[in-house]
Amino acid sequence: MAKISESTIRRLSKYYRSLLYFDRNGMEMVSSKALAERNGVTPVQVRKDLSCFGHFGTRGLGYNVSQLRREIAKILGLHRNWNVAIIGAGHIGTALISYKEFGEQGFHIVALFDRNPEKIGQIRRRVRVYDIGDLSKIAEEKRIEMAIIAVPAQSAQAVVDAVVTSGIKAILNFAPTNLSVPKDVTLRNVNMAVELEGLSYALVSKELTRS
Amino acid sequence: MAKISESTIRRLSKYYRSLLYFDRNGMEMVSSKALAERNGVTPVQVRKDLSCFGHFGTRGLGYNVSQLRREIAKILGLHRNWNVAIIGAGHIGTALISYKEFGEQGFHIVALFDRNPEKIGQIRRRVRVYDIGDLSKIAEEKRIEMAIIAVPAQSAQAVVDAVVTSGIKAILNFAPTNLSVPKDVTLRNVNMAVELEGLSYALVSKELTRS
DNA sequence: GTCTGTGAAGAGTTTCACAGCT
DNA sequence: AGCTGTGAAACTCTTCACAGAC
Repeated sequence: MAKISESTIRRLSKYYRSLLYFDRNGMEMVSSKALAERNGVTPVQVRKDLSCFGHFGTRGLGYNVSQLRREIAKILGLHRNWNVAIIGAGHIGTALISYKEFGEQGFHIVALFDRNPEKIGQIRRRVRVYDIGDLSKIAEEKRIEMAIIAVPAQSAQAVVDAVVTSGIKAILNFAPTNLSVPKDVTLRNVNMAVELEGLSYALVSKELTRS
Repeated sequence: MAKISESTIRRLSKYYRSLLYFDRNGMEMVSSKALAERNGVTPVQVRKDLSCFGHFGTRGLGYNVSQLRREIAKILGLHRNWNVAIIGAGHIGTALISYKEFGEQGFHIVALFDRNPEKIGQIRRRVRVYDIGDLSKIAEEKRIEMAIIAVPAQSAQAVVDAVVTSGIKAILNFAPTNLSVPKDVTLRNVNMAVELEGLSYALVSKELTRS
């Protein structure tokens, strides 16, 4: 099978969300055109993306909504549950516990970690805060397979090293800094400052072109 | 000037952050190689990115740290302050108020908006919650130029329409859904569920190739 | 020798055009 | 007719190779 690009996977996630919506609304079949419109891409993009993984449609008719939903779930690993740890019991880390979309897609936040002794042992929205030093032990006990890093930039690399040592192979980083991980570990970054700066660039560059 | 890609702008934001760090550590000159290593890209990528906007370096010596930092700040619009509104006073919206990186880069959260009457009038971390119905009025009064959408997916399009009506031209969307805006409005999306699903895909596809 | 800046080549991604099934 | 699936073309982005400045 050819190499799949990250953009394809990103789009599959979005198609998946659309299919959940179509399914809830009782739609039975859906065309690449309808999926495309709902996601701001072209129909051929949708078909190309899906064709990386098989032949899911019927010519002349389109795709069966609930069947395609299940296929994409299997591709993305959403047919099962995942135990996730959040490292950093600050504002962002705590807010993410109650992010509904996570739970609905089978991502269960089973532990929070922090190094602040005052926070350790507390319960935040039903989740216990553990000592970051106990990460390896708890990760094994609770079969944690993913970690979300929500600590300040300056401590992020140390934290990510501890996560890697604990055997976790998938990391979502919210700290605004570049992190290095061994290549058998998958790292994704969400950098909110970068996004806002992209907006300010758009605003100032529009001003320039207008004058 | 040639069209600048979004990836170039993203990387510029990251270089900017590295330059802040180098500057604080008293470094005077920096090479494209050093900037590249800190950001996980190649030196030639750094030079290409910078060359879109001018000749900032000196051959044989590299770039002057504080001068390049100022140049990038000007390009990205970080030489001035921006007033930002957060729409949705839920967990995520509230957590973002105290995200340090925003304030440090000149993004000031000046208002929260919600439609829940119980929340309206409250103060959350020094920021007042306003009625979403008063968006246009407050946006003008407080000269708000950017909005962060932190509401559930099903209300996001209605909210974004109100934001557009109020004259705001830059929107950062945290709701896990595709939004449409007129083309003079810049929209960026942060979809945390998509990122986590990318991780689960990586984990399941690794398992498959191993077996 | 060191390091920047850049046209040209290469790699990767998206779109086009159309064959093929219902 | 309507819609999927796909090789080929077009386009975009990254890397190479090297000229030019210190």
